[in-house]
Amino acid sequence: MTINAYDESMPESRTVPARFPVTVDVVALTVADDAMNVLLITRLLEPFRGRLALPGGFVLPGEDLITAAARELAEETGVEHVPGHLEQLGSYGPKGRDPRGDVLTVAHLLLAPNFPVLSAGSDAKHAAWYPVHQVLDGGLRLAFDHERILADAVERAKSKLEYSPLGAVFCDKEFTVAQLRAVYEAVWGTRLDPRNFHRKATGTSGFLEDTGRVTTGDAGRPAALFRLAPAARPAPGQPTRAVLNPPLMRPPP
Amino acid sequence: MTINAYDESMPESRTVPARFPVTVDVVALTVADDAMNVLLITRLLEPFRGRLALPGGFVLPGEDLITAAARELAEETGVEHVPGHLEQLGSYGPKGRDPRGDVLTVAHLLLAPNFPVLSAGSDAKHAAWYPVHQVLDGGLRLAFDHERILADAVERAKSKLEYSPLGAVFCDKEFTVAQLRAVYEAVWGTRLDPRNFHRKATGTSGFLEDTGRVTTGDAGRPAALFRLAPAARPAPGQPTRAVLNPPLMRPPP
DNA sequence: GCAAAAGTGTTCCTCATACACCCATGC
DNA sequence: GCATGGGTGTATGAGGAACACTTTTGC
Repeated sequence: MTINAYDESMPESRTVPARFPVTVDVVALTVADDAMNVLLITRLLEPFRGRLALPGGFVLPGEDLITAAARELAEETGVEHVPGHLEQLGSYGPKGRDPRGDVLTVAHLLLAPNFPVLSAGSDAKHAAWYPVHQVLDGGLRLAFDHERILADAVERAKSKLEYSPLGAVFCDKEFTVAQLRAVYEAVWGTRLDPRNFHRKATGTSGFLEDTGRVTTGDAGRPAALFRLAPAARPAPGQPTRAVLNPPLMRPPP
Repeated sequence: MTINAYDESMPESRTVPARFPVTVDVVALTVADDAMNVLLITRLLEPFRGRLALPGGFVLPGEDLITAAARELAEETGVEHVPGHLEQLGSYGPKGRDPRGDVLTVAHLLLAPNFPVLSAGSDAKHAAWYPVHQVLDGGLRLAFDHERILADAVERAKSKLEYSPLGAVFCDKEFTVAQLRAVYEAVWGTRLDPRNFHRKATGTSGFLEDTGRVTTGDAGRPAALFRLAPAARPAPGQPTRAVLNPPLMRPPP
C-alpha cells in the first residue's frame, strides 16, 4: 500500500485532508427480450440487506478507476475479460449516500451483449439481469442512490447511440442490420423504419463492415451479417469517436 | 467530522477499505479576445512549485462534490456566487497522478462570462486567465495531470455548444447575436456565417428572449439585445436540456 | 403459391449553406 | 455620402421521413 505524505506536508490547507473510502460501481446494460436490462446483485449484508444493488466495491491502493471497475465486474459476475465497452459515468457523494458515513463512488457504464453471469450459489452474491423498466417505472427499489445512478446511466446510453457507433457493442461479434435496429428500438423505446435504418446504417462509412456471410434458417430472406468496422471499435475505457455524422436521430417521443 | 464505521464492519471485503484524499478541480473557461481562456493559479508550494495549475482543493467531510467545487472556486478567485454553469466533468486517479501518493480528483467544468479574479497579492495564490491554446498548443506545462483534464474539458465544452444552449453562459446577462456568435467562433475555432447564425439562433424556440432594447454607440446598425430564455437557463449543477434541435452543427475542420 | 423478412428506389419536405440585398447607425 | 455591422430574402442541395416495390428465403 502506498503511503501518502499528506499528513506531514499540507500545501493547500493547514489541516490534514480528510480521506474517504472510494468505491466503483458498474451499471452493466444489455439488450434482451426487446428491452434494456441491467445487471444487479442481491446484497447479503447490511446495510440494505436483501436489496438489489449495482455490482461494485472498494478501490484498492495503487489502482486506477477503470481498472477497479473491471476487477469488480469480474469478481461479481465471473467474466474474465471486459465483455463490451466500459467507460466512466460520473461520481456521486461523498455526502449522504451511505448510512455508515461519507463514501465517494465513481459509477461506470458497461454496454455489452447479453453475457451469462455467475450462477447463483457459487458465490456470496447473486448476480442477474433485470429489465430496467422494472426499476425505473416499476416499484423495484435499489440500495443506496443506485436508482439515480441507473437513471443517469440509461440517459447516457440513450444519447450515446445517437452519435457514436456504440449500438453495435450490444450485439454479438457478427450481427444483422435488423438485430442492430432492435437494439436501437429497445434502448430508445421507439419503432424505426427498417428501410431507412438499413440505408443509414450501411451507408455510414466507417461503421459497419460486411462479412460476406448471411443468416440462414430464419423466416424470410437471409440477412447479410456485419461486424463493427475497425475504425468504429471503441478502445477500452477511452473516448468513443463520433463516426455517425450526421447522427442517427432519435425520433421525438 | 463524520466518523465512518467501516473499520468495524466490512460488508464487501474482509480487510479495511483504503481511504483516499479526494480533491475537486475546477476548469473555469471563458471567452475573451476571441479565444477560450482558462483560469489558472500559480502554485507556491511543492510539488510543482511555480507551475500553473487548475484551482481546486480537498473535499471536506460532509460535503458534496459540486459544493466543494464551488467553495474552492470562491476561495481561490474571490467570487461570491458561481458566476456561470458548473457541472461535473469526470474523475481521475487515484493512481499515479500525484508524486506524494494516491489522490483522487473529481474535475469540474465552469462555463462563465469573463469575470474578474482576485487581484494577485491579496491571497497566497495568484489566479489569472490564460489562453487555452498557450497550454494545449504552446509549451505551457501544468502541474499534475491538469493538461489532460483541461483537454477533456475543452472537448466537452465544444460538444456542449452543439446541442445545448450553453453558449450563452459565456455571455453577459444581455448580449447581441453577434456576441453569441463570437463565442461559438472562439470555442470551435471557426468562422460562422453571421446571417445564417442569426436565423438559427433567433429561430430556435426556447433559446433566446428579446429584451426589446438595442445596443448604441457601436459602429453600424444597432443590434437587438437578448437574454437566455427561462426554459434554457441551466439549473445549477444539474444536466442541461437539449433545446437546440436540430443541433447547431459545428462545421467540419 | 404464400408469408415473411431483406433490401432498393422514389417522392416529398425540412433545413443547412451560400450569398444578394436592404436597414440603421456613426462619421 | 460612405463605411460598418445588423438583419431579411432566396436559390440550391443534402439528407431525413414515408412508403411503393422487388428480392430471397421457409413452408
